[in-house]
Amino acid sequence: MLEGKFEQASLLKKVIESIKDSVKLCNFNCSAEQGITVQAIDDSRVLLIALKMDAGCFQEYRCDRDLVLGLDLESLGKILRQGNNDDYLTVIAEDTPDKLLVVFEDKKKDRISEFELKLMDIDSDVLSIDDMDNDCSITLPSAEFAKIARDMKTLSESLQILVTKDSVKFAAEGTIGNGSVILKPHTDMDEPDESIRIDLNQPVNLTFGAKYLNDIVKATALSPTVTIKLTDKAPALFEYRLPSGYLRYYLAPKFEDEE
Amino acid sequence: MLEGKFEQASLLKKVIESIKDSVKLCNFNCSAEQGITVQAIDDSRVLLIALKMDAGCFQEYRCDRDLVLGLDLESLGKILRQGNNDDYLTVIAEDTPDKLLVVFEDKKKDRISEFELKLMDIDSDVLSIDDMDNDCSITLPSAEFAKIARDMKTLSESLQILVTKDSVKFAAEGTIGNGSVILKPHTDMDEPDESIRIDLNQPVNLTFGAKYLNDIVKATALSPTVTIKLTDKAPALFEYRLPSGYLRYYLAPKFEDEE
DNA sequence: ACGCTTTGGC
DNA sequence: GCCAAAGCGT
Repeated sequence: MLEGKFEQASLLKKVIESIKDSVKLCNFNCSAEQGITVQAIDDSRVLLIALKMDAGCFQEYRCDRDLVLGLDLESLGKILRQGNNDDYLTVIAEDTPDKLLVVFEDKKKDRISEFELKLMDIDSDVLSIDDMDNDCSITLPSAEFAKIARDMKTLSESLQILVTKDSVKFAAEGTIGNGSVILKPHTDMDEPDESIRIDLNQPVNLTFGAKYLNDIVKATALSPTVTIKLTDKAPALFEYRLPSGYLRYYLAPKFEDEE
Repeated sequence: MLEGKFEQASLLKKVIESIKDSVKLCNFNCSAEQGITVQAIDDSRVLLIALKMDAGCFQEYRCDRDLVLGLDLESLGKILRQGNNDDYLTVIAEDTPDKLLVVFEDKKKDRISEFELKLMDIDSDVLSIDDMDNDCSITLPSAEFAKIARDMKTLSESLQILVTKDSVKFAAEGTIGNGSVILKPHTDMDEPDESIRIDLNQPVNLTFGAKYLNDIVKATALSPTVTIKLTDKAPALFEYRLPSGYLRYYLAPKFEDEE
């Protein structure tokens, strides 16, 4: 059987909130060694989501044999919203499960809430993703990236990201006008998460669909920083680190003729 | 060229937020002596808005020759929302401009956001408004007036304002019931902005469209107090003072047969 | 376009 | 913890 206990219900809640607008149904793969992993492609088949929650995400984690749990994220989200953020949260499944058991326990009060979520059979191909070398890597406060993505979407459906050795520029061109935000790297000793870091092998100039970036930044609450890895003409990686694991988004850039 | 730098982006942001729901397009008149002035009539041609931002509103102000900037306030609002309230904000236009450049600079970080907003040709007549004598003038906390305007709108489409020497009464009559708020003048030494002051030459009894009053009180954030000048059978003036300048609304009263 | 809900700032 | 502003949904 699977039994995973989160110290804070909020962790799983935020994870599901981060991806449920992109993906309706997906398989959670559970194993003893890997913890829980998910790979899913959004309904328009443009955005690939890779989640990894290692055993370290859990206060207790046990998985007797590998399981695939087919979940409706909308339904799971409804259930997760019923717990309080700092409840204990335990997810339980039998070895040949037809349902997922979700249990909240209030840390102080004698309150236990239990939910059974029906599982589904979901087709999915698991792609192997090479951890290739990137032209550049940018780490910045996730909230700052989220604001840029949201703001620029008001101007255009496309967001261009240009990285040079000493700056990253986000630019949008739309009918009402053009806009750009330029960030320069800096190290904030007092608040390291506020730092902006650019590691560059080669300058890049890529354009992405603003809609997908807005889906991606829903993960902002999961981590104070986000790391963006870009390579010319290749899918970009946006990574939010979990206490132990990650939530990664892979997004293909737009090409010139479709911008 | 025009170059105006605000110490706080929030000032222009609040001004635009205050008027953009009433007026979609309007001309900003820029000159060396007058600073930036706007006169606009709301889309239903009932409410007249007069804005004056003197050079004193700016940290730096330069205007080589008179300019008229035709702006879409909705678009400008989108751009202004992208800055942080205490960013520096600089607006720049060439002498024969086809666009307005809007630049935010974070005071601490190395962040610069630039936007180009396309300008438009907008017809507009500038009316001359006599600064006539009024029957009475009332100054009260802007938040208090805003609450009255909002609350009374739930009762009726019309709000009656009755002023006598020692009180101002706001009254609404509607199908669910009638309501009134009576304020008496008082001077608050500790918090002068909380004072209520009535200067009266002659009692007045006027009725206004509640909808327009609700548009007017969107300017509440601009000033802790509002001054209302009323004259029988003449447009009322609602004035919010800026650091250096003002935002004024002129609203014609309803007449008996249309109430 | 308005109201409600969620998120961020004080 | 409370209040205000921004974003989302109807």
